[in-house]
Amino acid sequence: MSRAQPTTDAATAAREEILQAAAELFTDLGYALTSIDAIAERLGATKGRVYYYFKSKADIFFDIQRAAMARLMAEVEPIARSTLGPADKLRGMAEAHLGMLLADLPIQKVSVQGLERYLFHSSGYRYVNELREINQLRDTYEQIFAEVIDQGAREGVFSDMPPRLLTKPFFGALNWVTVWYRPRKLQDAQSNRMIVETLVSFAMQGIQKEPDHEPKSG
Amino acid sequence: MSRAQPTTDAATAAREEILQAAAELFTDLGYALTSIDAIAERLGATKGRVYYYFKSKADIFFDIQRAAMARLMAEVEPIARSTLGPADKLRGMAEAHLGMLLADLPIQKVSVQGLERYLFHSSGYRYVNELREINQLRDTYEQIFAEVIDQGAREGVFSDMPPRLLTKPFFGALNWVTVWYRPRKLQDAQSNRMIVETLVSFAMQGIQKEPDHEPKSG
DNA sequence: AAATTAGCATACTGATTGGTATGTTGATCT
DNA sequence: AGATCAACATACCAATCAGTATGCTAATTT
Repeated sequence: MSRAQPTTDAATAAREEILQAAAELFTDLGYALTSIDAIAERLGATKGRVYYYFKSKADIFFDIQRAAMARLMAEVEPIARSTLGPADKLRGMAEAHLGMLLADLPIQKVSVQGLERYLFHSSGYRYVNELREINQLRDTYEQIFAEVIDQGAREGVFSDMPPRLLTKPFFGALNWVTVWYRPRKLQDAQSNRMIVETLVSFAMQGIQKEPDHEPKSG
Repeated sequence: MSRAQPTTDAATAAREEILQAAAELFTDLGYALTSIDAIAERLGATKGRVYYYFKSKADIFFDIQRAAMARLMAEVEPIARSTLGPADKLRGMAEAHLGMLLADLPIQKVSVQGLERYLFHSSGYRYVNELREINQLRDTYEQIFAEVIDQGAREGVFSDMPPRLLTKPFFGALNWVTVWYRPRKLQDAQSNRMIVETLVSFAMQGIQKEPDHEPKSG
């Protein structure tokens, strides 16, 4: 089998450990400034280990994206499939989404911000397929939210602006957490609950139908 | 005067041109992957020109940040000083803020996303002062919004969550535009108005006081 | 117990790039 | 009209780093 993707549990765990370390460095330094040597050093190892499990730096990057999207999807899709009404369903999805961002911050941070352009423009068209794959995943994920928003709009509880446009500030209010949030040593559980509560409430309010300013009559 | 910052109009224009080109490349490639040669090439020049006006790549980066914050502040502060009520004032500030993001996209994009960490962690403590300066500017700017939100909360029209926390999804809904927006060749004026309208309305609704779910009585 | 191989470490290379040192030239001053 | 200098261009260097080639060792297989 030469040296394709290893499939044993041990190999999967080893890959996961590398992805985690790489994600932390990517979020601190950015993709370009993160050297393979630095990733290896964080694991107490050397380049040899990294290149044994991944064939290139870009390969690591794209695997982080796939992992991030897969985890989000696994949490959110079941809620989207449920029989809840649009408002409760969307709230549940938002809580799951934001909860995953905070629980898996380094990897989600790499994924959620638009870092792909680095590779896209810099290395010409070498990674076109991978970029399209990731964009496809993200698009599908966003579409799940857009459909719930659309249904809510048709039922008259959500704003009737184009659903695809409404997903932008909706995700913005939530995803922006990856820009400003810094994990503290203590007091995380409670303050995280408050963050989730505040951001999700904000996003849900934002998407609500605008009340008439002057209700002239019934 | 050796070679400190030039102060003539021509020199200011030359610096501005470099900042613009650098900002466009930074947003496409990221800081690390943008070479000084590439910046110069975009201007039809060579390194010599760039290093005549800026002493280092980091110097360019920080000047972009200063310019971005100065322009936002110039648009928003007059509105904050006006005598409008909290709701109208905040809406005006949001429109001015978002309008400036779209009008000055490359430079604002570099500023608004959290790209500072690249330099901070990578180059040790060499740019601590500049980073503190930029963080200070951003903090002051955010504080202007927080005060309006606080006033609105005291008057009972805005949510009574901590104002500093509320600014996060508020800016998130607006600033996220720098992540997803791609300028088109045509049809910009009208679609931009719709974007501003949708995002600002979303943000304003999000910050509103939650209506009681079951209004028991009058 | 000999052979093989998985799981790394070590050594090396070519390409890129930030920064500097040194030209070059047209304009301005004297 | 010579001197000066602003505004660049050119040439060069030292450091960094992705990727490769090879070496080593403990486990597993035979």
